[in-house]
Parts: sequence; C-alpha cells; structure tokens
Amino acid sequence: MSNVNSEPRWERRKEARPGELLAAALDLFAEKGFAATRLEDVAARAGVSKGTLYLYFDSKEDLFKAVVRGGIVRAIEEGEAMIEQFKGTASELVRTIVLGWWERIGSTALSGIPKLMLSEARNFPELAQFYHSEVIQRGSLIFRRALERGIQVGEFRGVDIDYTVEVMLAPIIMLSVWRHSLGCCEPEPKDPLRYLEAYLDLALAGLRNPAFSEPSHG
Amino acid sequence: MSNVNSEPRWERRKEARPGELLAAALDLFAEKGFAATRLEDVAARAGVSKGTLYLYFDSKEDLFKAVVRGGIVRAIEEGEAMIEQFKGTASELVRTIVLGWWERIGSTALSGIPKLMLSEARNFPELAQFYHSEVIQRGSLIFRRALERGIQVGEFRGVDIDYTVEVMLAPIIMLSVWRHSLGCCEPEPKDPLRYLEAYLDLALAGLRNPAFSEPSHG
Amino acid sequence: MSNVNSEPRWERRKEARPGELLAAALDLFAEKGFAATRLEDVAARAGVSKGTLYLYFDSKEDLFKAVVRGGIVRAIEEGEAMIEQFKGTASELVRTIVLGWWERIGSTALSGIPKLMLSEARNFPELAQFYHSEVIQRGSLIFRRALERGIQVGEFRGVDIDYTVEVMLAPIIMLSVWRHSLGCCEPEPKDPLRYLEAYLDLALAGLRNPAFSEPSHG
Amino acid sequence: MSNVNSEPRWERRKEARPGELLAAALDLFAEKGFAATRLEDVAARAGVSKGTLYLYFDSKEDLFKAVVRGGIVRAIEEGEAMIEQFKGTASELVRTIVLGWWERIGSTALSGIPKLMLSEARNFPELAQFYHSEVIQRGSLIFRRALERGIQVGEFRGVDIDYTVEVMLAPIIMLSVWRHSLGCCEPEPKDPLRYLEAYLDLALAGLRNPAFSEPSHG
DNA sequence: TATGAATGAGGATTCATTCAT
DNA sequence: TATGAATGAATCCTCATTCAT
Repeated sequence: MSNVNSEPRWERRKEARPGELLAAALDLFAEKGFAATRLEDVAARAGVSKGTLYLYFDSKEDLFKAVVRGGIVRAIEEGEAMIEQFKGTASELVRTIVLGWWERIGSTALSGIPKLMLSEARNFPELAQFYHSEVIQRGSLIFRRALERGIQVGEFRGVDIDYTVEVMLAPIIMLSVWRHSLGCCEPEPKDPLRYLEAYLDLALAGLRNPAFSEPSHG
Repeated sequence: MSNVNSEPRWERRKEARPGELLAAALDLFAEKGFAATRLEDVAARAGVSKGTLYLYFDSKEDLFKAVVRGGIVRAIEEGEAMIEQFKGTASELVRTIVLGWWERIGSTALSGIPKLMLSEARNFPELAQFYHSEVIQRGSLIFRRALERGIQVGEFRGVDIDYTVEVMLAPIIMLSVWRHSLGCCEPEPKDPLRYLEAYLDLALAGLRNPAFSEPSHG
Repeated sequence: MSNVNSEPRWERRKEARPGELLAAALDLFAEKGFAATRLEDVAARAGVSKGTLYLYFDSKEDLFKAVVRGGIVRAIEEGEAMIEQFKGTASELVRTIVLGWWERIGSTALSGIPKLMLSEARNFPELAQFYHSEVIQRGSLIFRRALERGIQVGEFRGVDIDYTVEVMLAPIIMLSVWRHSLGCCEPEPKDPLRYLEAYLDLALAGLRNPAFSEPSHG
Repeated sequence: MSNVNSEPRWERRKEARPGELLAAALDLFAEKGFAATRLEDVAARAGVSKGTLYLYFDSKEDLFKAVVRGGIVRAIEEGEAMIEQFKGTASELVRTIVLGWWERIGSTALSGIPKLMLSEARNFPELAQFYHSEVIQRGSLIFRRALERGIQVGEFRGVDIDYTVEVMLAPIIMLSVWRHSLGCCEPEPKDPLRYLEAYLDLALAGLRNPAFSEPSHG
C-alpha cells in the first residue's frame, strides 16, 4: 500500500526482450514440443506478459522459426571456419570437431534445437528444409572433409563416405536429443564426455587404416 | 457371445478394431506428435467414427500409451530369444542383431515409436520410464551381451562397454527417427541397408581386436 | 438432484440448428454490428453452446455471410415474380411493390439485413458486391420497371429514371434501417404504415402526369 | 521551458491536435465502425502515437462521442440561422435547405457521421438520444418549417406533415450513408447533384398544390 | 456397438489502456 | 507533452470428451 519506492510494474527492455523470449521459448519448445507449449508459459518464463510476446513475434509459428534459425547457423559457421585452418592429423581433426561441437552446442541450450527439429520436422516442412540444408548438410560437410582428408593421406581406410558421414553424425545428434528426452528419466544420467570418448575411440579405430604408419608429430 | 454361427467377418472386425486404431494412431502420432494429432483424424484413418475410439480407449493419453506399449515389447522379446541361441562369431551376432532389428522394427511402422518416445518423453515421464526400462535397457542389453561375448573370446578389443553400447545404439535409433522426421524432406532419401552396412563396417572395424586371428568357420 | 426424468443435457437437432443460428445471428449482427457481436451470445440466443456454431459455420465471417445471403435473395425473387404478372395501373403497381416489400421484408427480421449491409459494406467488400448486385440492383429494377411502365402509358411524368429510382428506394431502405437503429431511442416510435402512406402519397403525386386522365377502373 | 521565442509552429500544432485526431477518427469510424476501428490506426492517421490520444480523450468511447458531437451541431445551427431569414417561396426554401446541406455536410467528411450513428445507435443509446434530439429532430424541424410555410401560403398541398418530413429526410440521409457504404463498391458511382435534382424534382412536384398559381418572382 | 451432434475448457491472438521514459 | 513498450481482459476458435440416438 505505502510502497513509495515500489519497483515499477514493468521495465522497458526493448533490446533484451527478443533474446530472453527466444531463450525461454527454446527451453519450452525443446521440452514439450511446439503444440504442447503455451505461449503464456513462454512469456512467464521470460518474465513478461502474454501480449509482450506479440510485440516481437508475429505468431507462435514465427517465434518457433526464430528459435530454430537463431544461433544454430552461426554455430555452424564457426565450425566451418575452425576446420578450414586446422593443422594436424585427420584423427585429431575429427576429435576437434566433435569436442568443439560439444562445447559450442552440445553442452548449451542450443542442443535443444536438434530435438526440436527431429520432433517437428513434418509439421514444418519448409523449416525442416531450411534446417536440413543449412545445418545438417553443412554439418555433414564438415565431417566429410575430415574423412576425405584422412583417406587421401592414407590415415583412414577407404569407406563409403556418403553413408559413413551419416553414421558418424548419429551418435552426436543422439547425444543432444537424449539430454532433452529420455535422458531426463534415467536414474543415473550418462556422462557426456565419456560418451564422446567412447564414440571417438570406436569411430577412429573403425576408420584407421591398418597399413598406415603414423608420421612422427612435430 | 453364444452365437454358434457368428459372422466371422464381423467378429474379426470387432477383434481387429483396436489394432486398426493403434496402427492409425501410431502413424499420426509419429508424424505429428501427441498434441498435434487429432483423435478425429485417427478415427477417420481407422475407418471409424470419433465416438468409437472411446469404446476401446479411455482417453487420448490412454491410446498413446497403448501405441507405445503395444508391439515394441514383443519385438524386443523376440530379439532376446534369438540371441540366446545364436551360434557364430560375435561379429556375426552384431550383424544379425542389427539386420534383425531392421527387419522386425526398423523397416516397419513400429519404427515410429522411437521417434514418438524421443519427442514426447518429457510430456509422459512415467511412460518414458517404462520405455526406457522395457525397451532401451533391454535393447542395450542385447548389444551388451554381444560385445561382452566378443571381448571375452578376444574377437573384440577391450572397450568402455557401458558407453560403447550407447554409442552403437545411436545410429540405429537415428535411422528410425530419421525416416519419420527430416528424412521426409530430403531430395534423395537415404538407402537404409547401405546405411546399415556402413554402420556395421565402421563399428565392427572399430571393435575388432587386431591381435585376434579369426578361427576358421564351420 | 433426483431428476430421473430430467430433460437431457442437449438435443440433437441437426436440421433445425442452422436456421436457429442464422436467426440469432441476424438479430445480434443487426443490433451490434459484426465486430461487436460475440459468437457466444449468438450461440446462447440460439440455445446452444459456442462450439456448436462451428459445426455449421466455418467462422464468424462465414456465419455473417450466410446471414446476409440467406433469405434476402428469395424475397427479391418473389418480388420479381409478383410484378411480372401484375395487372393494374402503374400507381397501383408501385403501391403493391411497396406494401409487399413491407409485408415480406420490412416488417420481418429480414429488415435487419439492410442495416447490416450499410454498416459493414466497407469491411466486407466482396459481400457488398454480392449484395449490391443481387439485392440492390434487382430491387431497383423492380421499381424501374414500374416507372417505365407508368411513363410509357402516360400515367407518370417523364423523370430522370435512373436517379428517381434511387431516390424512391431511399425512404424504404431508411424505414428498415431506422427500425434497427435510431428508431430504438425514439420516445414514440413511428407508425410504419403511416410512413409508407405518406411516402406513397408524396411519390405518386410527384410522379403523376398532370396531363393524364385516369381511365375508369373496372 | 523558458524559451521566450517559442516556436509558433509547435504551439499551433498543440492546439490543432484534437481536431486532427477527431478528423482521423471520423474517417476511420465511418469506414469501419466503432468496434473495428483501432485507436492505433487513428493515431497513426493523425500523425501521433497511441499514447498521445489519451492526452486529449479519456477513452475510445469518449473519442467516439466527441466525433459525433463535434461539428454536426454547429452545422445544424447554421442551417437554422439560414432558414430564419430566408425570403422566397417555400419551394425555393426546400431547394436551398437541401443544397445547403449538401454543401455544408453532405459533400464533406461530416457526412460520415450519419452513417456512424445509424450503425452504432444501439451500441450507444445515450449518444443516440443526443443525436436524435440535437440533430435529427432539429433537422426535421427545419424541413417541417418549410413545409408548414408552403402549406400555409397554399403553395404546397396539405400532407401528413409529421411523416412527410421523415420521408423527405430519408433520401438525404441515404445519400450521406451511401457514400460511406455500398457506394464504395459501385462500378460507376452516382452523381450526387443529379441525385439531389431528381429528389427535388420528385418531392417538390409531389408537394405542389395544383390549385396554386405561382406568384411572379421578384 | 457405433455414430456424430453437442459441449466447454483451453489456448492463440488482439487491442484498449497504462505508464516508465 | 509525447512516446511506444508493456499489460491483460476479451474473444475467436479448436478439439478431447460426452451422450442422445
């Protein structure tokens, strides 16, 4: 009643709002899926009211698309840049890609996006198209380059590159998805880094060319 | 009840109803997710009316659970039985498991269930619990047995079994999920068998113990 | 509590519903306009729930269009038929048209439609187009025929037919509109038939050809 | 604050604001109706922001009432004054009233108000009351005086004055309303002056007393 | 059993109004 | 004064569920 210095009923944060809303939306979309997410909950999680959401996004679908589009592409671009200038063996490159992915995406909130896309691809075909060409294919290409390099220098066996790339992407995508899905109901959650080590161990052993004698480093 | 000359066609239909409804529901749930699927569409696809659905299932959620529970467990049991009596190398066992899975699940409508569970796990925690213990863990166990056998006889390297099992499951699960997700918007869909070959090639090469001399067959 | 023979919670009246809904909607749209009318109120007035409305009409706009389209056109057609076979003087024809209009439309709920269209024309341009061509123009034509006939036989003066028709329509349309508009807040409402008599008296006197000697009736 | 040489342009604008807002509001209310008009659009059309509107008007309803009240009453008063001092025949008076109305109201933006009131009367009963007594009745009175004068001097027939006044107002009101309503979807819009001429021709012919010999002008 | 008309709670969206700047 | 970001009540519309037939 007598709160002379009461905090204002709301603040003006035009710049920060979209990001806050996107983060809240990503969390909830990843958890519940598109249809089961209530915009009121998104707004509440971002600390604003329902109506505010519509100052920044035209519709629920628009928000959803912004969530998927935002962030992921830039992460891919950074990955592409990194690989471009990498010096070292192909095996090291694969390891660098995988662990870099974990650091930039897998361990962050962005890891919700793959789950989201897998779940909703068929409800948003054109968004799926976008995601496929801008994320999946570019991600595959990063792997493919590493494999090609390894095969070329004799470090890796000759494998069916097109499909081996897909196979190798799977455990990584699954790690993301899992964290936002069944992983939540495991009694003892898996250790992501140990999972990635097991993955690298298996995959690199599977790729290694037995006839290849490793050059001395350095 | 006591109709000796009952019309078999009608009887059979009556018996078949739940199955038809489950099949229709699986298709739609897998495509759209739980929340975005309309029971009216499920009923229509099964060729019955909305009300009929409620003669067999108490609610949408009940139907959903029945979809997930039905079929998958039996498939797992068959897998368990098969492996129990398998004679042959561990590598052959792995290959048999994977291709058997493809034949029984991966290539059938049942493959929609993994996508469904990944998407909806957090909306149905207790169902996820069930799925995790009855499907995932039992599926893992099948793989784990094969790995253990291979390591024991020296055919496979010593690897981090707990996590290698998870890693090896990932490409298989992804293959299912993919077909019901982003795979739909690929210009040229992947060939599943070639994918599985690439997977087996990579994984078995990765597991092989270099010091192991293969015994002569037969 | 103990209503064994309680009336059922709802009735099944597939045939009657659309008409009841249209009548309720016409009343409310005519009173409040399109935007200010709540579909819940329409449903309540028709004795059904909100959702039922959507079993018969796709949207509020669809309902609105059905209201305008329904009934009015048939009334026009009846008017056209009547005039076709009319025997008598042009003055009598005009009187017949006007009083017939009053009986069939002006004094019924259909009289709400002109008010509705005048109010909402610019919000529903294509509906206005329809109304203009199917109602206004056909209504004008009925009047025009009567005028032409009167002029031809020398009963009426030569007047600017195109515009005189419009002028003569105005008091009739206004009578409809008035009843659903400002007429509601008059202390002593006007007597419609006396209004129509004053109108016919003025208009027919204004049309009469002074040089015309009326033929003896009968 | 203490700018002695204050910019007069700003000062004038401040004074003009309410008028600009009223003009913008009239346009939009007349086009869309009260409920379908967005205050944001009104503000935008007046070149100010939404909040500014509330510096001048308490609410949407307040703005609406100001729109209706403003302007119309003054126009009526001018009409009353004009007629008071009119010299000439009753027919000339009628013609003067009608053409004067066209000039002052019918051809201006004020013509939107009748449409507005007809459309919204039942949503704003007290405003309708006001409009009825301050505009309609005073407008009727002007006509009534002219009719009475004409009848008194024998220029017009004896007619049912109460209702003939209403009938004669109708085409004039309709002309206003039409321009803001169905007139917008006519392929070739009507010529208002020709309409008024046809109206005067018909009405004055209808009023003329056949037994009256017109006095020589001048 | 089977139907599908009817229900009504729930959620997306709009917009008059407020208020921090 | 003027702004426009923020609010939240109001309303359209959907769809799981019920129930008269």
